[in-house]
Amino acid sequence: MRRTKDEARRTRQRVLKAARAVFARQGVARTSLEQVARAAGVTRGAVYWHFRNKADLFFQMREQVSLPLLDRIELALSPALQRNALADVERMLVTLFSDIDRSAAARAAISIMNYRCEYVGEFARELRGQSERTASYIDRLTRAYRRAADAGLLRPGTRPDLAALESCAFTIGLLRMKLMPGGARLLGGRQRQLIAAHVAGLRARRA
Amino acid sequence: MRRTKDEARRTRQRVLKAARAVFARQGVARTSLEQVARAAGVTRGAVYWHFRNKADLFFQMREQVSLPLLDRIELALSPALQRNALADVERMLVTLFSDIDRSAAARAAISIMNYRCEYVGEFARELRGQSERTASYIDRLTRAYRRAADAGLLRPGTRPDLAALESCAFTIGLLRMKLMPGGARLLGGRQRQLIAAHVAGLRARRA
DNA sequence: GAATATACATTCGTTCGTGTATGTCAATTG
DNA sequence: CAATTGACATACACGAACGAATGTATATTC
Repeated sequence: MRRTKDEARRTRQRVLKAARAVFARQGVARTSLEQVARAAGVTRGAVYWHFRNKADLFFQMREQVSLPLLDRIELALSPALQRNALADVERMLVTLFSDIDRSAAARAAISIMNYRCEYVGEFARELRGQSERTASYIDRLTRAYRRAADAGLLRPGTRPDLAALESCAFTIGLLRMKLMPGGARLLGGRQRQLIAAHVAGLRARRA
Repeated sequence: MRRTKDEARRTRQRVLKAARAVFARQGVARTSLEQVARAAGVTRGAVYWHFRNKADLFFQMREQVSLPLLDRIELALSPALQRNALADVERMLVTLFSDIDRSAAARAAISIMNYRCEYVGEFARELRGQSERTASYIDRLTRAYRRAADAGLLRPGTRPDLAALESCAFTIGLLRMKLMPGGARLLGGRQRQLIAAHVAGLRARRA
């Protein structure tokens, strides 16, 4: 019973969604493609038709949710805005984390990448990708903080490169804390203030 | 050929060390106890004698390296010192990360816990433990920053609870960055300055 | 110095997951 | 409207890996 092109696209999406759910619950390694298939209402044959293997499925699952988020980060830090670099960084962080709060799919994917996945073997290249994206993130932040420094917005003595590294570590660490079991309780609704406090530590104090 | 009590203790250590190495290279899930045994120069029988299963081996492997580090953190943040809370935090972070730089075993274990392990099934309780340790770390930091605030060391308007959350996220994120492939390159020998910059963001500016 | 417990080594049966190969049937295509 | 191909389902072969069971020989214990 051959499906139409659009039906195929939808089954593919169903498999991706099922993979997110099952990976998040059982971990990537402990999940068989049979389980993903069952959760998607298809057989392993269908999964192997759309994806070469588990690693391929994993990559595409991640891209589906991470690409939009990364795009928004890049956009928010693009020099085009040029208004107030520090405020831009703060707004970027606030929207990033509230985007995540609003999207269960994003939370599941980030949780998988933080706690439910071993970056080994064919998954090692994913880690190299993360490394590159981190470097790029640091680069954007560095430029933003340099602009801030040029505009006299940065606290005197603050090195843009170090501030960028700090914000990067802050972002990664906050993500990891947030996705921990009980991580929401640790933050306790102070997410926005926390971000504000982080940026405040970089800001020049008005005389 | 029954071994003496001391020989048994040494084989146990060899298994723990081998587990660290193999877990770090292949990931926990993709490592069979047969591989650990071979790397330790024993058979699976020996491994199963000293440890109930893979999870048990994992927990004890982690404890062996994390307990000393956690002890030093706790000690460095204990109110007993009472000298300069901000300097205490900075010194604690510097020693923590230079301890890690000096210990290949610590790096391997932290790398495993960040990138080579899925916190699922019997490993889920490890994640709950991490959550508790994180909460405790935040608590220590909060107290330290409160003392700093009382001494007028904290930048005015800085809330100790938010500062503690920020330092916690910073620590977790920096650890994760550091253990990434090429993470050392990202930091580029600026580790100490980075920590100093982080604490500087919390410090009151002298008039 | 027998008895027992310790510290392993070896063997075994069973389960599980993967990748591929093959079957099937309907949408397209020319 | 035959031929082909796309989108799966089903079947098969293969190799782990686990846990338990059993074997064994030597330290300890009494």
